[in-house]
Amino acid sequence: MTLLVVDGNSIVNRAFYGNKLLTTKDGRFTNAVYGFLTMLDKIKEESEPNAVAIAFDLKAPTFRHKTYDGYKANRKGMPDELAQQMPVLKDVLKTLGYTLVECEGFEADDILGTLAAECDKTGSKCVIATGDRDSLQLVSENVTVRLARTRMGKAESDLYDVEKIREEYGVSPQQLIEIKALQGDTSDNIPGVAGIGQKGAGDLIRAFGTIDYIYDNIETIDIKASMRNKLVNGRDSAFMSKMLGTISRDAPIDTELSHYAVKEYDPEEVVKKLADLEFFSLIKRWGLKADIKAVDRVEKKEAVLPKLDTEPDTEKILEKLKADKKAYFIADIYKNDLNYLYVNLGDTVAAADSGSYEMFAHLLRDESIEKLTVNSKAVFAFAKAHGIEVKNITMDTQLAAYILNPSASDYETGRLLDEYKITVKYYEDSLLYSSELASNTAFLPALCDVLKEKLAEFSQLDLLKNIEIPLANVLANMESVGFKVDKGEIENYGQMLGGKISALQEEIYDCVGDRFNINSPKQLGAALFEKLGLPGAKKTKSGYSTSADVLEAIRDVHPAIDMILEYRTLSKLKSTYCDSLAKVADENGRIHSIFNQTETRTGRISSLEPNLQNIPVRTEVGRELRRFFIADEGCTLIDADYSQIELRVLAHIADDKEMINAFKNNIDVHSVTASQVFGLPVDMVNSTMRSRAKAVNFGIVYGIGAFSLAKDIGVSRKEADSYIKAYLAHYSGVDAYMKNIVEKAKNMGFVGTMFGRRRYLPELTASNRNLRAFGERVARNMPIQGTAADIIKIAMIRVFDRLKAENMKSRLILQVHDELIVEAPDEEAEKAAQILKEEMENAVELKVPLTAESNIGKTWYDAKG
DNA sequence: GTGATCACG
DNA sequence: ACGTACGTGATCACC
Repeated sequence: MTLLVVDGNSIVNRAFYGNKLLTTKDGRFTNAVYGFLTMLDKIKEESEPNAVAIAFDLKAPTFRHKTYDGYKANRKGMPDELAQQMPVLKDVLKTLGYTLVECEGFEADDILGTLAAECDKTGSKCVIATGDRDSLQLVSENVTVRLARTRMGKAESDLYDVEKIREEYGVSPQQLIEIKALQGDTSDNIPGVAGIGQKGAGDLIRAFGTIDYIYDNIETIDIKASMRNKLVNGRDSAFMSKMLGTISRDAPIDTELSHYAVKEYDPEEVVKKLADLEFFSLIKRWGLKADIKAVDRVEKKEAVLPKLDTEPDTEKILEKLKADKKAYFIADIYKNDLNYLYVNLGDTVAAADSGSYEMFAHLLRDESIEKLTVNSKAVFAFAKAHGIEVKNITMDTQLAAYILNPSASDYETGRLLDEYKITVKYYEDSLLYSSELASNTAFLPALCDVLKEKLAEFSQLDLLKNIEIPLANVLANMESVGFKVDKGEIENYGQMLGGKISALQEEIYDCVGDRFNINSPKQLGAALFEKLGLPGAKKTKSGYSTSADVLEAIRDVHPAIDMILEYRTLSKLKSTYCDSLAKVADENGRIHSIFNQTETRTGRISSLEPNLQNIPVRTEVGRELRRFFIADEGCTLIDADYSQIELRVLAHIADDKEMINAFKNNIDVHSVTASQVFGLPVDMVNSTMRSRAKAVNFGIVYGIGAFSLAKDIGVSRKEADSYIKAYLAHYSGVDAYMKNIVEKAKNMGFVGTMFGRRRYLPELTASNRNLRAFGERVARNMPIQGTAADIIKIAMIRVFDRLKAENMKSRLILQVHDELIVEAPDEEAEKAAQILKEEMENAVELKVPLTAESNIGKTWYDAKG
């Protein structure tokens, strides 16, 4: 028998503060309920109980034997956003068949204690799920505690048994009470002994076992006089604290464990409740089928689902679309072949098979027909492969939904239908909808309407029509053209690295005196910090940190360190770059990365399979790889990058006169910053000062803290702090911007770019300080990074259009955030370089000039300048 | 599947 | 007293 006892109040608090504030569309808060259910799921999975008891405090706790005046007097009341979720949570839990335990005059803690004691008595296993370390004192042979955490919205828990507590605290579970008696606990208003903190209390109990022993032998035990003094003065308080800190085990509740078996629930009832709370992901995860009625019940508008026509007349379809001047469609395209085309014709959805290619081509070309679909990049790619020029795509649901909220987990049509509450009234023969694409097509007009409405409401339609959709076309072309590589040379380089790596590996083994997997942080950590006993050990969650900065700090201590660092560098290069790049090149030696347009929360694009946006450049051995990224025969590469685009954007947005002035006069901005920060004329600035100032400039863009800046440039925290102060004193516009933007974000709930791209920041209302601080840094950074991303997107579209307008064969092949690469026939190279520079510099007009530098070469290495 | 590490802007 | 800069993706080890 295993009983799971859940500390309801503690878990619901973790759930509430650990998850961003979710609301239903009509404004009810649900994050605590959602978090509680997912956490409960997780813990049940880990502990496989036969019975579950969920304990809650009753509303107005009376303090029974705990009569100390201040006890819990300063516990914060529950915020209203959480309080209103409590009855909902309890209701859902009951519906799911759980037994709730509440007891007048006793807190949840005491219920845990009582049930744990019962398990001890009967030899049953007991798992306590809580977020509160207080309960660790209940751990025994039979009783374990799962301490719940939430990391980035995900439920996690750590298992505490007797050994784990011994390991972490060096005492038995019961002795945790003794420690608390001395240390106190401000959150519970347990006073402890004045002047004794965590360390002192731990040391005393580890040495002497109990406070009884300590006070019985207070004159003879070996402690400092000052400590003895504190103990003597705090004697009454210590014993009082021990009593307060002891969880009682005699609450008058049902202790027949079998009564807590989870009852079977009514799936229909559960679906109804979950749908009402809009927990569609849970319905799915628990394998419950959302019946139409349940969804209808929360729905405000209903669309009518058209019937499916599987043998449509393609000519009639085209006629109808021309008459409507509008086409809602979803194309099922695989490897440039059209499998199926689903078109919404109002009263029917036509499912046209691969034979409908001509009709599709005609539709795409027809400028008079407005096209609305779910993934325009795929449509553009298909069109390009078949030499079709697509005109007039006005809606892409993925891009639209990304613009509305770039933080969503995905932009699948199914999820969007949930999010935007599109449901339909089913016809009798709706069972014909065997294909998800067909039914998505049926919903498409309703979905497009809602998205367009929302975009209009937030003035984001331009972003969709003038930036994201045209960009999808550019990206489709870049993906299809690809980047040529010299596969043979990459493989050679990889083999050369392989040789060096093997040699280094042997040297490291000799040097350390042990053979182990150097790639395993666990084994490496053990070898360095245990076997060799090297200093500077830092811990991560799962052992020693062996990261580069930890190793660099001790490179002089042991000769193996430098070899390990080099080994790391080389094996990274070989495995991540040489081996994988050689694999993904096509028969023409070209690499086709995928550009994800809906991934980042700032508006940047990302590159995957392979990622061509992180090809090495900072070290020479890595940069060499770029020699194998080459132009096709008779062609040249042109690489153009913006000079300090983020700082220029900052100067513009913050309207900082000093910074604008520096850029207008084309002064080296890092040197200017150095001269201000160090209070010297610009020509007295040396290279160290400049590089430190450069780090400050970066830091400012990222939302800066003195600690991190200090770590980054290797000066004291105090010194770093003075740099920042001097910086903000001089760049007063930036100072004002940084303050204002956070204020504005808190008021509006989001930040945005110059072009209306938004990022919502629920983190700003978090009670967790770190999370809030993170939100504030993001508020400072996103408008800068995001505006820069918007600008280069505009530049890409302009470059693409211009190359086409000038009938050139040159092709844009890659973007790396502030850098564009074009492959041009040799004879076009100079003109293409000119176009790149021009279009990039004129993409937008800011209060400062935008400058782009371009270089030409046969390889990326050479073109990078 | 997740965490640690490291590649890029 | 605590934790510590923004945005990504790929690989490896390990559960």
